Amino acid sequence: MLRIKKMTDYAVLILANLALHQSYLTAKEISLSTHIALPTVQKLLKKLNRKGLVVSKLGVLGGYSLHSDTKKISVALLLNALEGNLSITECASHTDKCSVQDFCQIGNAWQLINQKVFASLDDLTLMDLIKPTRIEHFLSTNIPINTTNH
Amino acid sequence: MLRIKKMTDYAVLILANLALHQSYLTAKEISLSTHIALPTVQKLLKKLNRKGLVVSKLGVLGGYSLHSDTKKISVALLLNALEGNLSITECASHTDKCSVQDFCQIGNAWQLINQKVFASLDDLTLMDLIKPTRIEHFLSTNIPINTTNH
DNA sequence: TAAAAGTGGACTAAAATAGTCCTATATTCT
DNA sequence: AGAATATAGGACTATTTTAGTCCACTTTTA
Repeated sequence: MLRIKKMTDYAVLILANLALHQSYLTAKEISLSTHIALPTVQKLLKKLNRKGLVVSKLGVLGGYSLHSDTKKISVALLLNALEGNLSITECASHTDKCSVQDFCQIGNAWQLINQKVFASLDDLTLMDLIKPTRIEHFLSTNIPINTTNH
Repeated sequence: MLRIKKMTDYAVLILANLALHQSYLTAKEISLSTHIALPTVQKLLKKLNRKGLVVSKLGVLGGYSLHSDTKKISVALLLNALEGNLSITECASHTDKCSVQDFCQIGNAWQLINQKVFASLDDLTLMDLIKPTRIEHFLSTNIPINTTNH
């Protein structure tokens, strides 16, 4: 379906939540404000921490906050970190190997499509996601907001 | 994973096979030349027929051939026909309803990303997929090959 | 009327995804 | 010291989606 995982969607909501606060937030607080079940929030925050997208503080008064670089990360890299291997087909991936590859009449077409999709996702940052009106303007005018990712 | 279904990948291979022949091909013939298992080929051809992408002829000497319009269809519409609802998240879809939508801080961001991805897939036709070198040229120069889809 | 094709749809198996839970460790406060 | 409150790691199960097969039926041709 060309659809990202529900968990990735949730993770972005969690990141958005953190981005809108300076202080550390606990998993419980994030669960309450996002309405995502607590165990799921906990699981995702652990993953986000391992990926270096958030920083954590243990113990009482602990919690999570956004890593300073995370606001500037491109959506392409973000999705790649959360979902791994962002390729539209097996054969467009460098790691996988397609079973009918040797008889394929499509050749590298998927890989090229993949590049197009990736490029369009590489134009946006996490913060762009949180400010939808700016993206809207971007899309209607085709003038990139951020030039830092190229 | 932002990945299309294996079945969709197969379906495109089948369409490519048909596109490279004028005459009717049977499911068995297509199975042999694509190395996709016969029952799977049969299933996919039935679907392609229902979607109007191929035409079928019953009985002995029957088979399938490409519908005349299919070569010109955009990859976006093709994927949409094969996978249904081509939206990157639930909330970017018109038909689905997200469970945390009312508390969402991302707003229409996914929908706008969806438009970008869709637009990039709408620039290519089925025939472009079968001629990868032309797409390669397209991508490196950013000059669209086909202007008929806009 | 037999053979070879497609048609429709049920059915099962496999894989991916979602979601929960348990145990351990770190930090703070009293 | 010890209770309370966090995160950390990871096992585990359930659910959903996807892949793949099969069977009974219809159409067409020789």
